[in-house]
Amino acid sequence: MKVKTRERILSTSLGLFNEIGEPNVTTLLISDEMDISPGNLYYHFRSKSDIVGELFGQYKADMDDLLAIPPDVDVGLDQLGFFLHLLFETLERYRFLYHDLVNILTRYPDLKASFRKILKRKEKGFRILCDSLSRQHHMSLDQPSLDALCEQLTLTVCYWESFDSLKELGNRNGMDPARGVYQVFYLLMPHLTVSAAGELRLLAEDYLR
Amino acid sequence: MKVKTRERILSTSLGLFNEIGEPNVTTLLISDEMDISPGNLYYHFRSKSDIVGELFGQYKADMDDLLAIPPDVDVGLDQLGFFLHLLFETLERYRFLYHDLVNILTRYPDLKASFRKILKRKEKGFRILCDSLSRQHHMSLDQPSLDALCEQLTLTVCYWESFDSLKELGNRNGMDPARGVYQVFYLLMPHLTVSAAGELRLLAEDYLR
DNA sequence: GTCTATATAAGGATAGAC
DNA sequence: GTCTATCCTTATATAGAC
Repeated sequence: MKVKTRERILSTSLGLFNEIGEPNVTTLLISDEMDISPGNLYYHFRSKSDIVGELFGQYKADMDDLLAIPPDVDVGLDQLGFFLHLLFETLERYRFLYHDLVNILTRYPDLKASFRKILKRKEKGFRILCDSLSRQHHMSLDQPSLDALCEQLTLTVCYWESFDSLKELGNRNGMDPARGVYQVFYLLMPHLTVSAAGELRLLAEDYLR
Repeated sequence: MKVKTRERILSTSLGLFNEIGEPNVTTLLISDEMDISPGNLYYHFRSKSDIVGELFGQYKADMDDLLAIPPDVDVGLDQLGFFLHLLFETLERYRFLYHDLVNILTRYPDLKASFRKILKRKEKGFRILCDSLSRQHHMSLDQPSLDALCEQLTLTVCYWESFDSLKELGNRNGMDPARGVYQVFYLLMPHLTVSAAGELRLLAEDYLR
């Protein structure tokens, strides 16, 4: 029962970070939200940056897990949708990171290298998936187009949530990743063969109910 | 000679905001950089938020200017490239806004509505340009694909600079918008007719020297 | 218009009692 | 493990002399 305070600090912090932005969350606000004293918070974490660091570690672990794609997989389009769904879900769970990225990376400079590595890993993942689609003759692309597409996919998954929440008014909590998956589907579609494109279009429409 | 201090404050602030992020720039740093006293700064601006507000006003004016596209234009692909170049240049000039967007919009909530309006305006602009390409039979798209494409174009121009600067190490000052234009070209390419796509590909390669 | 000096407030973090 | 009280630092902003 006692051991759980540390975990509660982490989840409360994550919630507040996502809700109102990490820079706007003070240690006092966190402890207040949990009905503990600020001193107690500092018993469990030496500093606010330790909290951010640990949450980032979770993000990194989740991403590494998700992006461990064997180079020789053969993914179907439906499985691709499932993967994208999980990816968007994870990114949304740690969306505070992307909401104020420059500020966060300057105040916690240790994270920068790691952040960039994860970015490369995402792009690599998309490359593997596109290769798989090519092998199955669902897709055919010359090198520069493939490079541009993978870069585009990476940019889109990273910033989709920020973009979408900027467009829509409020209503930010519990947003589902469907719109993001839909968007990525339409990014892939023009590069697919006719039959694969048709299948993906159906999946996309299904996806938005 | 005397009247210029106000302008110097604005341009110095803009430079610092872009360089190290608006939240990390204190009024003291601005005045220090200019070799004037903090008191002097506060003679010209009642608060830091007034500086941010005025810079945002400039951004808005520049954008409104750029996005005043007559609905019946017939743009060539080369003109499209020129337009994108200007667009990226303007977005880069005020990149600090997108670097810490949530933080800025919570601390200056007045900007939110305006920001969203500009976003809609960008998307509207892309819609007009795509319509123009369609009229010239360079492009042919069903409605959902067009919607997704315009949304994608909007997202890309807004976040390209953030994404690109995250990927590359340092070297942020005076980055040219060519890579962004190139990326948008490749976003359009698969939707064009064969001849238009060929033309755009040549333009794209030209663009990166 | 510009300066110096200072008020005020907020946030991160520590000390020591319980 | 948790609390209360407090210190330290930094940032915005103002007052008043020049």
